[in-house]
Amino acid sequence: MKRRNTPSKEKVLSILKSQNYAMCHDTIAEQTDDINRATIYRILNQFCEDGVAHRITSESGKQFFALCKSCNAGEHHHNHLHFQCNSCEKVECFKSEINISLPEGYQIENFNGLISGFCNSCAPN
Amino acid sequence: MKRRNTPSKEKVLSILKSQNYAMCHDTIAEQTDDINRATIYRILNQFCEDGVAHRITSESGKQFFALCKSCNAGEHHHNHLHFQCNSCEKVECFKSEINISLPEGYQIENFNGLISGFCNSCAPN
DNA sequence: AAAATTAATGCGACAATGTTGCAATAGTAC
DNA sequence: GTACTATTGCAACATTGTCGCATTAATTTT
Repeated sequence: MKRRNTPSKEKVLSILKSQNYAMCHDTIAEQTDDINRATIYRILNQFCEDGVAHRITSESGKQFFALCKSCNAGEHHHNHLHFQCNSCEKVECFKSEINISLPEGYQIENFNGLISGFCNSCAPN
Repeated sequence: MKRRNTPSKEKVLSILKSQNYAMCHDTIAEQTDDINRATIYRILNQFCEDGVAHRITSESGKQFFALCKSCNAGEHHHNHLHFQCNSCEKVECFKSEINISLPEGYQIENFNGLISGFCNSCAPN
């Protein structure tokens, strides 16, 4: 199935590009001119399939999406940590990658690492 | 608010104890004799508050619960990784703790690290 | 042991998030 | 321009978890 370029996809992509944070559906929707909910989700899922973005599941179970910055086509580096602030709820990517070693016989497909707490803007004192 | 001991709590606790895996609501419910859904969730949330169990959010956003084995009262060690098998969907705790270093001004409250892939029983070949 | 207090439960309704089927629309290749 | 089919919008649905409220029952007090 060959991808087609559409205004909706371009819009969602530009929104993802415009921020340095991982974004959830609502945040993206707010910045669009009424793109249907299902469509936004479908676009985001496509971006993940195509290696354009990656998905982070927050502690509450909500999905966030961020562009793959250090990924080349076919080669993905998703073993970095993410941080979600319990106050402003922003999700950001941390650069440092972590080393994952698995027991014998295990195969890794993906890693979702999320630290939650308070970001430097929201931390008390 | 002082906790009371009830048959439901004992049952849920014994179920958690009986398995070496983190469990989700459904799996627990299957093993009980009709404890209400809301009740099970409330019990599990209490266990987390009280430091008896910890919560793992799976990639799909579903919550899993496991007993805190290496936690003393008041002192919790939750910066270990979890693994969920994409085939059998079991969630297990890995022992090794990971080292988390945060940027200046950030405060950590919790860590949810989940590797997904195939466990040694389900890995192809 | 009975009464009083209030935590825990069951029920139903609800909220939030994400997905799917289907008909209509619109990219893309020719 | 036509044909092909990916994409969209809509509505309905699925799943997961929470909440209010009346009832039940664990624990404390008398």
